[in-house]
Amino acid sequence: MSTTNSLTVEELGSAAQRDRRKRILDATYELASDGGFDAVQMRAVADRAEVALGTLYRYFPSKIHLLVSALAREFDRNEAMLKEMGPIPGGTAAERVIYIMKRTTRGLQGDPKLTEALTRAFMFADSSVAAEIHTVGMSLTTMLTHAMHSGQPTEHTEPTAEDIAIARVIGDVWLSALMAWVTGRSTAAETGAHLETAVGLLLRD
Amino acid sequence: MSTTNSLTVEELGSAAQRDRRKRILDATYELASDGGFDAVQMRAVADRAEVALGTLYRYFPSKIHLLVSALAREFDRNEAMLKEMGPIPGGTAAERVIYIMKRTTRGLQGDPKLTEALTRAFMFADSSVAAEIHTVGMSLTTMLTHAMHSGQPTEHTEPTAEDIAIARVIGDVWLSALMAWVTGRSTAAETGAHLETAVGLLLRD
DNA sequence: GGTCAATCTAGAACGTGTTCCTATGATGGA
DNA sequence: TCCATCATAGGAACACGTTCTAGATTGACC
Repeated sequence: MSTTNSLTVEELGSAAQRDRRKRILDATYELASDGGFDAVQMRAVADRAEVALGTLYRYFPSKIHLLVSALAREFDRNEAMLKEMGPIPGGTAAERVIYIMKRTTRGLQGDPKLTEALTRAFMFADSSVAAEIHTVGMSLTTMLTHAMHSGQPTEHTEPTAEDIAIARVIGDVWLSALMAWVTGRSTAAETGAHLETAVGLLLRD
Repeated sequence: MSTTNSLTVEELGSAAQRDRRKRILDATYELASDGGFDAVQMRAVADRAEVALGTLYRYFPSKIHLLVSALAREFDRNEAMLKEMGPIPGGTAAERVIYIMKRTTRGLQGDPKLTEALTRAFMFADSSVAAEIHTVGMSLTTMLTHAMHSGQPTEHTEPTAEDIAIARVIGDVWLSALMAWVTGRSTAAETGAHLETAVGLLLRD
């Protein structure tokens, strides 16, 4: 269980295992991006990743785990990108938060099928996926509190309890709005407007 | 398509059809209450309701429709109960809203499996269930705006756009919190606390 | 009562997530 | 080098949502 590697933080395991894991997540990503939740069929993922079905299940114990893990990877990448971006534009916390949300939302809406697949999985997850879900939640909260203080004197202080509470509420609204959009119950414009209203209500400086 | 009936507003159809519909929803309710989402198996529902599988699908085109319809019926009943209850206790809008939310949440948490089944279905619904979802959403929004104004001079005026926006945000938070609770990712206490915080942030009179 | 259309029953059949089994490698220790 | 262990491939098998088919039943209208 350890030969010449342990380079990345990603996951433990041999290079071959890390490679399989990556191939599986890539295949998931492609299928989801192509045809959404329904197109991510376990046999299809296994085929495309060139692993056996049993191996796929050994790496990810369910379709939901698989998709939520893919989502977590996306969030990680998104977070890394944001870090490189420097200070977030906007004169008030509300403006900066809205900027970030719109940016992220636009990214998601640019790949609707993928977003549908990931959001669905997120919503359907049970406690066995709690760890992955928590990762995503923390990622989102961090992103939001960061936006609130970005470029401010308070930038490098810990977010207050109220900051975190507000971030969580915004996260909830965002998830609901995304859900409504993904399921075709509201348009992209409505989603954006609702989000903006919510941020306005919560962050009246 | 009309002999001696058309008594209730419930649904169109003969008495036998209304009866079947009720038996199906009752069976759904019982199975959900017993074993949650997974226990609501279409064959089991059909058996318990004493209808054929094909008939079940004729009444409800999918498991999700079935569960969301059951949820809508519960919300109707809840709304009727609230109407009979008279003015909602609490000196501020926030207090009244929290009162209502806690009351409803407590009701749901008293039957965790049922709540799990209904919430899951709600989250998994796509646009083909939009109508039912919209019903539930309106029901919730109405309940909340009503609570905000209950016993106030403004009681019988239309809720403002801001009222509705706030109600929607609270609804979003509630759904997320319920989701987290249902999937075992947070406790009942945490759910309540988060909700209370959110209401406090949104309704600082 | 007789007829027709709609509805219902019973159950087979199909698709996809999940589990399980066996044979075949890969790996690491003696 | 040889052995013990464990991961993988390949694919059958199973569970449950959904669809489909064939025949019985019902109810409206003559």
